Amino acid sequence: MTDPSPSAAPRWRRRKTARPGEIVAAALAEFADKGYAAARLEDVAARAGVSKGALYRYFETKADLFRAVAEHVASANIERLEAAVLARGVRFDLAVATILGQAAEIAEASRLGGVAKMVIGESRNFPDLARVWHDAVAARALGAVAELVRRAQDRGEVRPGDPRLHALSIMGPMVVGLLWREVFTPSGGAVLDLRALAAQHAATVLKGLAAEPKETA
Amino acid sequence: MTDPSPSAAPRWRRRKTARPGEIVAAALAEFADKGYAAARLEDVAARAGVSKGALYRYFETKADLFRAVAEHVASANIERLEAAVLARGVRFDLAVATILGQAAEIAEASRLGGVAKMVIGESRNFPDLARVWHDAVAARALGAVAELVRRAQDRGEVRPGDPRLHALSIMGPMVVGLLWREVFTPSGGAVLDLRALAAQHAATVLKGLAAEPKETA
Amino acid sequence: MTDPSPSAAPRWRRRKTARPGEIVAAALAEFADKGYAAARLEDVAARAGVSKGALYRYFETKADLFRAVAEHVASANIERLEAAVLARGVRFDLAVATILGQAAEIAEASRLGGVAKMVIGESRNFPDLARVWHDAVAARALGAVAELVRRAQDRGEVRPGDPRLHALSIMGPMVVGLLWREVFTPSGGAVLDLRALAAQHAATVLKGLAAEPKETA
Amino acid sequence: MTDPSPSAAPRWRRRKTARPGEIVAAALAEFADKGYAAARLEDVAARAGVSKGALYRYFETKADLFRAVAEHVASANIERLEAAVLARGVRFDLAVATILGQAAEIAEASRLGGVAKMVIGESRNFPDLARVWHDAVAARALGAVAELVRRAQDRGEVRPGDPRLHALSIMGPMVVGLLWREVFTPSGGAVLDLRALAAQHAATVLKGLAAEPKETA
DNA sequence: TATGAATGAGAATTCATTCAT
DNA sequence: CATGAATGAATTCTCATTCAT
Repeated sequence: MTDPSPSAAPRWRRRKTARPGEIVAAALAEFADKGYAAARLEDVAARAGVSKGALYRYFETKADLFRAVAEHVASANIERLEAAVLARGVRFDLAVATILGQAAEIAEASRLGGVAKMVIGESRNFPDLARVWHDAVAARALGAVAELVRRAQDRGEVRPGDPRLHALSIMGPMVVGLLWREVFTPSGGAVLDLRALAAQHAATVLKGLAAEPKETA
Repeated sequence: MTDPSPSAAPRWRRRKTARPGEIVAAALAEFADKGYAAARLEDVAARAGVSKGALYRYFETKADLFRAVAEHVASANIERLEAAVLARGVRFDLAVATILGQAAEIAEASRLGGVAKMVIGESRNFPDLARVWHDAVAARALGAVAELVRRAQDRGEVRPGDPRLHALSIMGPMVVGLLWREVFTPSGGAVLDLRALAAQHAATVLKGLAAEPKETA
Repeated sequence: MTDPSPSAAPRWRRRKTARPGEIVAAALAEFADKGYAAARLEDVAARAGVSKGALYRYFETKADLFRAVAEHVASANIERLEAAVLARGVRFDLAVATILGQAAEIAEASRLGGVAKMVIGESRNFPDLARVWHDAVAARALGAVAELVRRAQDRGEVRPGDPRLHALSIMGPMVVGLLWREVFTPSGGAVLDLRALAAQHAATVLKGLAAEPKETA
Repeated sequence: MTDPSPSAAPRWRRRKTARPGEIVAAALAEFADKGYAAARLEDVAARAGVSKGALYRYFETKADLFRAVAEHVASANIERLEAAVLARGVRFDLAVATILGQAAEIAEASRLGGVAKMVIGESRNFPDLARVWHDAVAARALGAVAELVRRAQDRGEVRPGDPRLHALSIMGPMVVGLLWREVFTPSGGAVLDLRALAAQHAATVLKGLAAEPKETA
């Protein structure tokens, strides 16, 4: 009880600026791990190194914290993908190969998969969050790739067809790979080499989408 | 209150044998809707037209019921897909087109998407269940398609490459489409025409996988 | 743990009909004692001899239970007072003496004082409850006495003046006495003899309200 | 962040000496509004224009602040009433009329009603406070009026009877009116004209208490 | 055997109080 | 000395599970 040592660690430290980020990071880990409902705020707090009560200084409710996490991750990884996709003057085949490779990287480096998993699982309970992820992540990424396809079609490099569906042909396997790693591999399921998938699928889909060389001839 | 009349209508009349199936169906609907944690057994019971206590005659715990649901759906739809895939003598291009079309149908007719969503969301909390879905659904379906690819490769119809990854190129976009409809469309997200996706993607991926023309020459 | 004795008391007993009343009684005691906010539902449950959870089968929230208590007490004691007041043909002075005596009795026999105390304290937090008590208890009782006054005025037995205010002259001291006993006496304040107050005040107020015998003369 | 300028405006400028009073006033408003338990110290601080921590410089605990409020109001209004009551040589009927009129005024001008409400509601949880209000307000005011009655009885102007109970006959209706305005009127209950009540009740009770005419003869 | 009342462990949330800054 | 971030005990409410009827 009595601690005369002057160097004793203070019971807590005030870190108003740093805290929200630390809490979101801790919550991300917990939510991705256990899912929304099974995650205990007490564990989030412990992981963030704060008390339960401190959470409520920054986030009004558990649902709010969940939203903050999902939105944080949504915005964190989408922009560079979009930028890469829309850089003008890039050749279609190079762009696609780059995007798929980058997706593989992101999947391995970030918690995108974990959050995607949790957004999928809770989409009915958090329709607003599903909407945010639709607008800020899924539809946006898909739209960017579709735009890339459309331009290539204009240049006669890609076969006709709905650009959005073509974009799904391009991105779909990577998304499934991302989820596979998240869902099946941790419980002993098959391991998936996302970079190999990116490379092999890029070759396949680029060949599949290429305009007929001399169809008219 | 007491009704001594021997011809009084019985308080219940359901055939005992039908019960488990009705309960699983009701639970499927609840779980797919709310997720595992948010689903209330009381609501499952009400939806099944059964008392809360009766649930426990057929399933020991909520987790057991969840497992039963996931396993039921896992086995329900996989077999005909597998059969179609492995029927000998079928041409590769026809088989792929059929499989993708069938996947679109299944997605629209069954609750497969809802259950997939729920399995994805709870994979960390139910590793055994993730394993079952891996073995009975994901790896099995993927393996069947990969086997198809392998045979086509043997016949020189398909380019070299890891058959498993080729299978992901084939199936990936359909899976993503399935989840998209489940996750985003209900909350106002873009609508996806799975049949159109199946058709367009089949054309793309078949062209992309086809062996080089010269090879045959 | 193992209790082979067949006469062992069951862990609980199902008493659907009796329970709500028992719970309301227990809650009345707790609320009157501690006030709304300081009353713990756990204590209410313990006093009622049930578990915390059982409370929620009958009352959705703590506030609901509070309302049920207040309404129960409101309706329990008001009717016989009103009946006594409005019985036709009763002489004004007898009626007033009876009412005041009865008020003293009710105050001593019922928990009316405790509930009144709690309604007063929580009127801002439960405006609907204040309205119920206004309509069902205060305004109703006051109105009944005012009606009595009005009839007596019509017969020329009572001086002119707002019957409602006359009713306050009649009832006010008893209400204050009721609260006094509830608020001050338990913590060592002066003891108040409500029956003596009823008797002495009846004499005073009846004399005060009596019409001038021969003013015109 | 750091502002080295020596002429920078101080972050606070309130005179230290005014603080306790401002805090008590703010707390009075909050407690009277929400009741003891529902009042948040954070809101009290905000209303007083002070930080939460500053509260603790002046009051050790929430309960202490509550006591300070109740005692402050207790002493604020009682003295002039008492003075008016005990001024020698005043005629009984004039004194009573004055007191009742003054009570009506006080009720309208001060927060006495709000505090009374709050003392009533918390009397069980703060027995010491109930005692203070008993001693400093209720018993003292009642005693003063009783003393007035006693003197008038000595002069033969008032009928015999317990002076304390007579005092209740005099003051009771005003107290009830005070509470009525506090409890029922804000939530849509009937409006009460306290001045009219004071006037009409004064007439009634004075007539009721007057010694028998023959007695003087 | 079916029912649903009762249980009780568990989790979110609140807020008086403390104390680093 | 003032501030308000942080603490953590306390309380309401939920719901899977049990078991008297």
